[in-house]
Parts: sequence; C-alpha cells; structure tokens
Amino acid sequence: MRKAPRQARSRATVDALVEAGARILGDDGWSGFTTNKVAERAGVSIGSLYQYFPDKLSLVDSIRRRHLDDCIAAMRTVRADGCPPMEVAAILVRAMIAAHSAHPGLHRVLLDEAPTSAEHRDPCSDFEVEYLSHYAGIVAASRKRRPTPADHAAAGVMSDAIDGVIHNAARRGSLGDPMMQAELVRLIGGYLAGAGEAAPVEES
Amino acid sequence: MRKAPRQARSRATVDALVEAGARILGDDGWSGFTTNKVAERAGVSIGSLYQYFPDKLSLVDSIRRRHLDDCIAAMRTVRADGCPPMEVAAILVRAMIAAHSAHPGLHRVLLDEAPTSAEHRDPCSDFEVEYLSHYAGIVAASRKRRPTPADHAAAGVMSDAIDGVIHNAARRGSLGDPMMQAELVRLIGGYLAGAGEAAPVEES
DNA sequence: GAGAATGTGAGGCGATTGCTCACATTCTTG
DNA sequence: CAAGAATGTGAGCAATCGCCTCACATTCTC
Repeated sequence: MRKAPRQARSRATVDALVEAGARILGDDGWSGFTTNKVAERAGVSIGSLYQYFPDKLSLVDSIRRRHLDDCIAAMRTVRADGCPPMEVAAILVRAMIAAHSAHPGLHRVLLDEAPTSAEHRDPCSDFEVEYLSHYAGIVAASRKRRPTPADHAAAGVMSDAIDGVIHNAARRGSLGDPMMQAELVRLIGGYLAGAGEAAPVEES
Repeated sequence: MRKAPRQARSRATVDALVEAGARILGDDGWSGFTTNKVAERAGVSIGSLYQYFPDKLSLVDSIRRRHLDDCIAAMRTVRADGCPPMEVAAILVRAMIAAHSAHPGLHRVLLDEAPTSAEHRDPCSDFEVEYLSHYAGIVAASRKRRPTPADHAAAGVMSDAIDGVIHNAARRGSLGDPMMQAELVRLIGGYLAGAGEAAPVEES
C-alpha cells in the first residue's frame, strides 16, 4: 500500500475499493477488471484509488488477502470432532457455501485468472497449505486418527470436488438449491464414511 | 465461416488455426487470446485467418464446437451397464481425464470466460443437456432403473465434482497423478453405490 | 487558521489488437 | 500451357483501451 489510511473516512474508502474490486473481479473476470471501473463502482474517484494502492496488482493482492482470510475464518468455524460422517459433511458443505456466497465467482478468478505480483507469491501457497491441512484434519478426525498422507490426498480431492460443485452452481446462479446441497452432502458424507480401502485403477 | 476451404491445403490451415486457438485459449485464458497470436502459433499469416473466420468470435465458436463434439464423443464411449459401481466410476473417471488431457484448461475457459456470439448461444446449452442426460443415464443404469429426477440431480453434482477435481489437477499440472485418480474413483464409486436415501440438511 | 489528510477527474500516453488490403504464390482446369 | 480461381502473406491502419499522473479542491485535526 502506498499510504496508510489514518482517518475513518479514508479507511472506509479503502474498504469500499476492496469490496468493489472483489465484486467486479468475481462478476466480470480478470479481463473485465479495470481500475477505473473499480473506482466508479466504489463511488470514489480514480485518484483516490491510486492514493492507497501503488498499482493495479497491489489492489488485487489486497482483494486476495481479504478473501483468503475469510475462507480460513470460515474453515475454522468447522468443529466436527466426534460427529457422524454425514453430519460432518453437512457442516462442511454449509460452511463452504456460506464462504462463497458473498462473491460467488471470486475464488475461481483469484485462483485461475488473476496474476500475482512478484512479492506476494508465497501467501497464496501458504493459504493452500493451511487450507488443505485443515481439510486433512477434518478427514482424519472423522476417521478417528491423526492425519496420514492418505488423508491429505483425500482432503485434496474432497476440497476440489466441493469447489467444483459450488463453482458450477454459482455459474448457474443456483447456489441456494437445497437439492444440490443435499446431493453434495451425500457425496462427501459417503466419501468420509468409506474407510481408506483401495479402489481399482488399471493402467491406460 | 466467411469462406469454405475447398482444397486440402486450406482445410489443413483451418485445422491448424482451430488447434492453435484451442491451445492458446486453454493456456492463456480469454484475455491472452488474440487473433495475431493464434495465427502465429498456427504458423499461418493473420490474413489467412480472416479469410475463413469473419471475426474473432466466430473462431471461438469453431473451437467450442470442436471441443464439445470431442466431449460428447468421449462420453459415448462409456458403456457401463451391469458393472459394479466402483468399476463404472473407474471407467467414467478415466474417460473424463482422457477428454481433458489434450487441452487441460480449455473446458473451463470456454464455460467461464469466453463470450459467446449472439447466434450460437443455443448449441452450448444443448450440449449441457445432452451431457447431463448421458450422465443421468449412467447413474440410473448403475441403480438398475430408468432415469428419475433424483438421478438428474445426482448426475449434475457428480459431473461438477469430477469437473472440479480434474480442473484443479490440471491447474497444478498433476492430471496424471494415480493417487488422485484413485481417490476420485473412490469418491464417485461410493456415491454411485449409495442408494438415494436422504441426507440431513437443516435450514441455516 | 495552518497544515495535514483526503478527495477529484480530465486526460496523457503507451500499448494493444482486431482487422484490411494490395500483392504473391499455388492449384485446378480446359 | 495459359488463365483464372483458390490460397497465402504481413505490414500497418485506425481505433480502443486502460493504467496512472497531476494540479487542484475539500475536509479534518490541532
């Protein structure tokens, strides 16, 4: 950040910019994300934007930082020790949907499209590490043991599967569909319930 | 298309253009997709491109058409009547991974980023309909009955979950990881095996 | 009231890019 | 072998676009 906001007014401005940026990035994708549009959507002049963000990428970094913090926070609320698998799945799915509801398309754009400034490349993978280990913890807890490499693999697949379902639902505007949610819970719950027995995979 | 290619030479040119376009769209996303780059990658002059495609969007339409045809074709090869769920899952997963291997990022970009020209808006949803009903057929066959609405919902979730796992694996460059494939098969197989009993979903 | 903090927005300016056009080369056909 | 059709070329136009600056206005703090 070029300059730290000192008064309440300027802090509100910065917040509005990050919020508007998140919305535009999520709705219009990286190619639709322009600083002028963000400033306009935030109800702020373009000059104010560049008073706090030295360039476009640093704004993206702020958006990313805030979003990842939100995700981690949502993740932390999941307390599922000792619950039956289906219930763990229900809690997890509800938390993930809640985390994606504010800005449905944002997560995908941040991961897939938006470039990262040279300095802030680590925090993102840091995020993925913490994210996945949290997931692995849930899997392991549901299997009543300490996390193993197998649990990590399972956590990765689970996380990506949930991601995919939520993302596609968001694209179709059906994030609230209860039928979808129920099926997703069944998918994850069944997966958690099944122990780690091997599956048949032949070479192609 | 502005002009139909008559000789073999020009048909090869058009093919090269579509192929190069698919690669660039998949690798660099919509914002990295420029007609000049496509022509260069195809080893063809930009003039030749505009000899057969009236504008940029019509080229995207051709790419999309070809990709969707490939997907449907891959889908049709899945014959899983009477197999146990885990085997159906293995066949299905292998087919989907194969379908995405040629252009790992293309599917997502076509669905999420690339705009559609005004005329060709139907074929895409047509595609999704055929795609999903095929999926529903597999689910129903695995449950040894004719497709029901519940099977359609299950098919949608399954398709999106597989999509998500494959997409994220592609992003990380680990599409070939056998551990991931095995876990994905377990996820899908378990889901197919479980009958349609309800899952607990409370209101938020 | 002085100086700091904040806000404004027209526009510079470099970069980008979709697309054309005048011309060269290769193929088919009678 | 013409002769015309089909195909291929690529420099560059015209226009857009979007990041970012700067000189100035307004509001706040002390």
